[in-house]
Amino acid sequence: MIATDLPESRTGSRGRRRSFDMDEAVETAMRLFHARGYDAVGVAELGAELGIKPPSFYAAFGSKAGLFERALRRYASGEANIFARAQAEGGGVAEVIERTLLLAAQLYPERNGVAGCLVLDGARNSADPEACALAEVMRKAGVAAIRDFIAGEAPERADALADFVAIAMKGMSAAARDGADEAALTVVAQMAGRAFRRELAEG
Amino acid sequence: MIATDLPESRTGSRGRRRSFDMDEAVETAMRLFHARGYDAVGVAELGAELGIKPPSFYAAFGSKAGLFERALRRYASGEANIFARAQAEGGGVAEVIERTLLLAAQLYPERNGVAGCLVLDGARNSADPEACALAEVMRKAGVAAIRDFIAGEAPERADALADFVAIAMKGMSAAARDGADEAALTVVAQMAGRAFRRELAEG
DNA sequence: GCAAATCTGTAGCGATCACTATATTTTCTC
DNA sequence: GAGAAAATATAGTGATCGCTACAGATTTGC
Repeated sequence: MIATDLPESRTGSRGRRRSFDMDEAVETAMRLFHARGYDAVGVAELGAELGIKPPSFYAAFGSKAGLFERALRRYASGEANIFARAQAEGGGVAEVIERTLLLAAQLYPERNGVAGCLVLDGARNSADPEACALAEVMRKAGVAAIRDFIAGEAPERADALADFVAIAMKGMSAAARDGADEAALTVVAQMAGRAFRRELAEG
Repeated sequence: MIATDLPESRTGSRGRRRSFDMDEAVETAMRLFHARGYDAVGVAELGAELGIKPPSFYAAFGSKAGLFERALRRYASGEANIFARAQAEGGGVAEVIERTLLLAAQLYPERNGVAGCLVLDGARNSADPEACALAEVMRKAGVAAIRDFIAGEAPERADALADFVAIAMKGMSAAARDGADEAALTVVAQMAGRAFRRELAEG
């Protein structure tokens, strides 16, 4: 989705140097999109926060959706990828899923105006089909990773169990964006984790 | 929030008759807001769907947010108030909550472009503080009703249990808006219902 | 009939939306 | 230094946003 002739694929070394740090810019945009959602953050505001004018913005990112895609990728490759973090600590399916949900309960509550999950809620209700599609791809990739992992122990029911985990995370993300604190989310994470463990064992 | 000098408080009978049906207009607006969210539906589109021009729109509803409030009220007073419907059938707390969640699993999946809960997700990520506040009031009222009902059997843990129910419903609404079907939502509703019942009994 | 009251259509308000045409500045290769 | 390449600033594009001034149409009370 990122055009191949954008800055990161720079071949020649000639030309004026960029006056701002693209990583910092993506980080800032990620925070803004996360806090208020894709549509509610305008290019004018992004430019002001980044300290750049529109032509620099479009030369660097191609479009608002292009910057959103970079923000999504940055988000998913960092600490927000709670399933990867839970999986890295090892253990069986139930243990990893319980750990994932508890990590969500820690990560999702509001901090500095940011709450919930950017991938799950960043493009929610957006009028821009491109932003919605970008978020959907990331969502589906995340659920697919969880499903494949669950399939190692319960191949027949992996789809339904992964759907359950996804819905629990969507609920926690939405609740966090509505103001839920870590205590409330932890209760849900524990209850959902136990429900998952029982469903996995009993099926 | 509805100004007292709006049409429903008409005292005199003089003046030109309204050329459209306000109930139908609110119903149409409700459907549009529900399908795409508050910000994604513009006044121009509402006017076109309703077959009225801006001055008629503002004379009747005061503002876009005024129409949204009417849509929310209409929504909450109809079949979408699944907790009231579940409660009306009687039974204990666990039974009513389980029924509520199953009703959500039936109601939330996409039908004619509409999915999830208007109150929970209609103003999600909206840039309009008024729309957000209106939805928040309705959300809190719904959770309060559930909490008060649960308090009849578990006064100490009513808050946490009601939070759990709210988060489950938010997850189901968000998932439905992402395309989840009744089967997926029913699995979650059953698991969440069982988790709720156990938590209620064991606490 | 006439005035008050109410709604409707025409037309357009200022603000913001994402985005861009153009020219200038900077930096490299040669 | 010449020329190519890339990023910049100035300024503004058309479209859409929610909303409104104004005059005409319609219906009532008197």
